[in-house]
Amino acid sequence: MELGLSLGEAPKPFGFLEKPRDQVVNHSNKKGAGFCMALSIGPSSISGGENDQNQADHERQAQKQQQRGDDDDGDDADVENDQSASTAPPVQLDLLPRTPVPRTHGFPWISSENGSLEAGGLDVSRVPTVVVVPPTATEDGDEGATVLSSSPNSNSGGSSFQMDICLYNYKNSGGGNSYKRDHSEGEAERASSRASDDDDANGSTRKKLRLSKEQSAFLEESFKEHNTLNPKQKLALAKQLNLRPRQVEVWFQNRRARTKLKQTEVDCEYLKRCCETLTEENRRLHKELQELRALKTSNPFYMQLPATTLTMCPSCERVATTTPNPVPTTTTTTTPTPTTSNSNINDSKVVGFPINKPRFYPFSHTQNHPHKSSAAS
DNA sequence: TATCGTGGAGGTTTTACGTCA
DNA sequence: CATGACGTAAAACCTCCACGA
Repeated sequence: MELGLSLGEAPKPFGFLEKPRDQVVNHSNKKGAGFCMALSIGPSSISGGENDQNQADHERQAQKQQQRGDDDDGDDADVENDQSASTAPPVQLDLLPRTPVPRTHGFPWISSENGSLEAGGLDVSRVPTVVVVPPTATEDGDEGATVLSSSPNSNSGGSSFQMDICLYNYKNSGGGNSYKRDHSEGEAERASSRASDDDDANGSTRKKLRLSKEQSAFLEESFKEHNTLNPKQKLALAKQLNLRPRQVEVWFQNRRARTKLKQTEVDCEYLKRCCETLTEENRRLHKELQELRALKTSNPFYMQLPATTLTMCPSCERVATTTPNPVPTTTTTTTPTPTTSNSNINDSKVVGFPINKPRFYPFSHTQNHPHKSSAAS
């Protein structure tokens, strides 16, 4: 498992908005087996068009209308109407492979140089599986999902790349239109919306939409490109996935929260190891101090040594304890081989131990230095 | 400068789903 | 095998705040 952390990096702007939707292109720069998580924390350089605000306003207006239960306009409403149109018994048309291959899907906004149509690792023109799940497959109607997926060959007629259209019916809803987002501007509206859900004649309750694997993978790839969306990108994604823009927005919010949570966990682990290492270092220094004190009392001719200092080689950033003008001793001690006296604490970069670097090197800096030549310069 | 719209962050609630006894 | 309790992940929601017009 590899965890890649990118802090403060300005991601590339979305390119998919400028690309034709039928460009399912190679995603060859993201190959690699295993799980690789890319965390990008920092300001996003979102390229927003001039129409962003208009579309944002349009979207927000549509959302407000939707919140009022008025789905007669806007892209959202179109999507909603499309979903609500599935009043037929659940039918699943699955054109995707049985084994999930999320990372091998091609994505329209990720363009290769020649703009070819082959997806990385998975040629979308060769997705042969067609599975039709009869309505009886959904036993209790709970997971009455209608998964529609376009045949790759259907792209010929100017049809765009399409992800699976996953329309979830809800329990006892009798269709896909029972889902009503119950967030409204006012508490009264919220309450009334909830009441309208609860008091539904079918006794339906709001059910949470579970995104399909394909939709999640699609969003995940989008998130890797950009962890924030402008309204235009949001709308495009929503259309691609046949989701409401609000759903895309919420997904990105939650995804950012999860990313941050993971980062917090990583930071916590880092600090934990840091603490452990420093504790061990402290223990070792205490022990060393006790030994030196014992040596001093046992040997009256023992020359008093200055305090052991930590120095770091400027060239290789290795840290070593330095005891100037040492006196050879026969006692067994963890004190490293004495080094030369020319170490100047002011010239060394001390403190700030990288947690993954060995922090103590009992080597003689002049004799066994691995970077002797470069260190001399 | 005040106001408003917008979007993100942080936290919470709700729901779906897997596991296990 | 069926079932309920339980935990977890994720979708959805709410509130607050910063920022720009």
